[in-house]
Amino acid sequence: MPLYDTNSIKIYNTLSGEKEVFEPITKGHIGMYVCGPTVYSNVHLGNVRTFMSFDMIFRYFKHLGYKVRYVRNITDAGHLENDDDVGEDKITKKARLEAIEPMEIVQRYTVDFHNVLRTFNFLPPSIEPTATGHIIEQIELIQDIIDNGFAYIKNGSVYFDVHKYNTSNEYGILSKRKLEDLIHNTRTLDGQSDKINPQDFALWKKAEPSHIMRWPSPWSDGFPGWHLECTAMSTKYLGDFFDIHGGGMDLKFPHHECEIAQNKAAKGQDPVKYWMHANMLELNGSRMSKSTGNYINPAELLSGKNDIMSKGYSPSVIRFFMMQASYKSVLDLTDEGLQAAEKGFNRLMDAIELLDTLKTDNTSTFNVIEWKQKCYAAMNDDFNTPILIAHLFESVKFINQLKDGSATLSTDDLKILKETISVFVFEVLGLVNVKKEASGIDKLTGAVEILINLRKEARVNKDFALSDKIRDELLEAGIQLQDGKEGTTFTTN
RNA sequence: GGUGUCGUGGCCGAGUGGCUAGGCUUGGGUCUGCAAAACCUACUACAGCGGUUCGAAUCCGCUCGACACCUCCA
Repeated sequence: MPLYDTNSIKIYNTLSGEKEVFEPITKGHIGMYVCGPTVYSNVHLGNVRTFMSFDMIFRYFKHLGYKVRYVRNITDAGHLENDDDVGEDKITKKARLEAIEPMEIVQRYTVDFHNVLRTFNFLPPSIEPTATGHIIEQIELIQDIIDNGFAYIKNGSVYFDVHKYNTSNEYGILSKRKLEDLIHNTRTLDGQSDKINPQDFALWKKAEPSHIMRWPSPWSDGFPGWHLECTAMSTKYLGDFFDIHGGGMDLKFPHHECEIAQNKAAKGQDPVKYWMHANMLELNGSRMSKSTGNYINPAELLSGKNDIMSKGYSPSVIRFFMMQASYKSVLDLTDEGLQAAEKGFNRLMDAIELLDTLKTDNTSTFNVIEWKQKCYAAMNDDFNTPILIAHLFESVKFINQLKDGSATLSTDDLKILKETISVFVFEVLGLVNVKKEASGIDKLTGAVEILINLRKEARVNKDFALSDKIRDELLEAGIQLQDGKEGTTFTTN
């Protein structure tokens, strides 16, 4: 019996504004689409957080035994920079500045993106389609929308008729906006626009002569509008109605709103059962912005080569830090917060390493079964990783009590404890025990044990000057000795 | 201006009608040659003002504040 039969997940659905019991459209299968990055610059750290949230969700679904098709696109066609006629494809603009081919930019930053995600121990999605690889699908989609009367052609460009759509549908259903409010608050654009109404959005844009990225279409040589690719790729790989669509909170409007409109206009139905939105990452209390300097990229955060943090942090510490907050909450990245996370993470890893050294007993003073169920309950409640981590620390305390001899555990329970910790810490949260990963750990252990024995001799001889020297200098080298009842052990930092 | 989310102890961050979140920091204790680590223990909060209720951090209203979106953005 798969685990998903006994674990009912609740998901906060942005569409309803409530937590709903998750029921996949097809039993045992999940289709999940997440809006991926635009590869015209190095991946943004906030982007990493969003994808990390969905990586964790993907991991948990898989653990429960679901067959998940996880689609995360690469936006390599660029979006319109402005929604007016002087709009320029982002990728083209950058390419011109650096005087290289657009696809060279795309390649460079796609590689960077993959490298960063690999560093943070992401699982690859099932399909990672590119916008430029789906121009034909996008053109077909536009034709469907035109045929159904929800789009108009003007000077070689095609626009979605939001006002007409709104007469038979509800534009704003996801972001809880009303078209009337949008009309009153839409900024008047400079210059002449082909749009009938400012709320309309482009499905196809005719390319200016200088525009490098262009494709032929029935309407003009041009390029697709910026909401279209996700509709084309999500429905191509997941069907016209699929389980989960995710992305950052800032994509809720207009991007996801437009996706719903496009799908209904083209196929006559809502595309998505559960909309999920990950919240933003801030830096020292305010949004990250390159222009104000309140900005740090993943490489800088990892290396410590920056003016904001006191040091670099390992990928797992950063991951642990992010998992300590709910994906739905704004998270503030601070040096202090990362340091606290690092200490907590190390404590967790130290306890996990103790698991292999524990002695078992006939009875248990810790209800492992109940604890395990609480871990699942936390995840089943809209992927509540902070609560899961709180439960994990409950086990940390217990493991340390076992080491001290103030608690007991049966052999069967130890097995469950080990398995459960492994599942949640490594499989679901995707953390990595960097200490174990470090090469040469066995040789190090041998060397440190020699020093531990030397120190033991010194202590027996009451040569505390020597014993303290060994201890203190090892600590400086990043190796901490721990004297326990059963002898001395060590941890590395 | 509009829409939305939110304001929790020294810091971070869950919870959401009565019952300990958790991490980090700090005080006391146990252990130790002294430490460290670990364990035990202490500090006990929900922006402000009203209202609903036997009871509210949790529901409702107002005020103040923060953030996001409305314009490329995860």
